[in-house]
Amino acid sequence: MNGEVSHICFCPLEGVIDVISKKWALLIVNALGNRERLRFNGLMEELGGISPKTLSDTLKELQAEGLIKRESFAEIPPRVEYSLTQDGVELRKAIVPLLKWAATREHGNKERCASTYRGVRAHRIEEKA
Amino acid sequence: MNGEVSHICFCPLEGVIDVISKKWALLIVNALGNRERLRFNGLMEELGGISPKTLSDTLKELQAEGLIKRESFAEIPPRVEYSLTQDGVELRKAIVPLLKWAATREHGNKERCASTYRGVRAHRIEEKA
DNA sequence: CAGCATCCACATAGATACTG
DNA sequence: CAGTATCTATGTGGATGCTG
Repeated sequence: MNGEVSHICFCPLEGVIDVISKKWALLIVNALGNRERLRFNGLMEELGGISPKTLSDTLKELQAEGLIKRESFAEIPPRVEYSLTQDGVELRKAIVPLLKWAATREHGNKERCASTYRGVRAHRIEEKA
Repeated sequence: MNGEVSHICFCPLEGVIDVISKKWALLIVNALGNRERLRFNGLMEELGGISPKTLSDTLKELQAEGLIKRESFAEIPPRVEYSLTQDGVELRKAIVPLLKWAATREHGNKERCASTYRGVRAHRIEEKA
């Protein structure tokens, strides 16, 4: 490993982009990472402003990607809980550097951030050292 | 740092998502990271399949974000060279974990990857150990 | 060579209303 | 409660042709 050059194919990024480019996907992954398990309306609150359709769509895709797990309980009223799969947990870890990078360069974003997203919990990542 | 929980605001992700969600942005950042400096048509080849409009648009945004640098030389024929800024270099580093994560879970992607993107250099990241 | 202008196609996301 | 059904608005990317 001395000065060697390793090649990592960017191809998987195709799939990654499909996931992360969805505006809410990373937020959902993070929210589930922070709270362990959440229900549909719980996610709605946590995310602040997502429409049920968008949430529903995104959840299905994340599920199809194997990043989150859906557990439905046959109760009345119905209960469905979402949580991260191991893969999802790994993804959440993998985006931390990206977050940190982003955090170091907040130019004008700061204002918009504070005004629009203050208090939206899904925007915080909780990292256990 | 023993079991402490640090909070990182996801807000900057807003800006990040705007950048990385663009299908080609990360590929461009990576291509420039691999090759140091590239010209417009050089990028076209390196990226394999991008349209000049899309490349032009994306370059402008990356430039506006301060991730790449544009140098134009008053020659005939005209020459313009693009390279990463320090911030761009940092971004490239920050996405490596994401790449590695993606690389460990290539399910069906593998086929499509090989058939569609084999030989597209921008899909490889070159990492100096 | 390095783009810009224009038009078009598709995907994503929101609002709203309704259902098992 | 946990979604689905529509409809719409916007944005992102591609094709093609033209210009400094």
